[in-house]
Amino acid sequence: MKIEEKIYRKLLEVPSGHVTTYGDLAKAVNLKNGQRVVGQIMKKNPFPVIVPCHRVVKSDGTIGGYAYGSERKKHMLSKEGLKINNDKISDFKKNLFRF
DNA sequence: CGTAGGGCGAAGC
DNA sequence: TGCTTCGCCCTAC
Repeated sequence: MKIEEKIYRKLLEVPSGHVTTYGDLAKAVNLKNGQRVVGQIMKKNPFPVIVPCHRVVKSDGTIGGYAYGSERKKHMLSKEGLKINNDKISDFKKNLFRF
C-alpha cells in the first residue's frame, strides 16, 4: 500500500474538533521524519473533499499551510470547535488527536 | 533513472 | 523568543 493511502486512512480517523500534526501523522504511518512527505501528499491530495486535510497542523500548534489558503483552514477549524489565536490553536494539545 | 521540491521539524544563532 | 539553516523522506517531473 502506498504511503499516501496510509496517510489518508489515518487522517480519516481524526474526529471533528480534533487535530493532528504532520509529524505525528507521519509516525502513524511508520515514517520517522516524513513530515514533509505528509505535507506534500496533502497538497497533492486527490480526495480534497473526503480527506479533512485542514485537521493537520504543525507540531507547535500553528495552522501551517493549506492548498486552498490558510485562512480557509483556520475558519474551518474554528467552525469545528477549535479556538484559534492569530495563527495558532489555543488549546491545541487538548484537542490533539493521538492514534 | 536522477533531480528538485514540499501545507515540516528540530537545532542553532 | 523569533528567525534562519540544514536535514529528512517521498512523490512528481
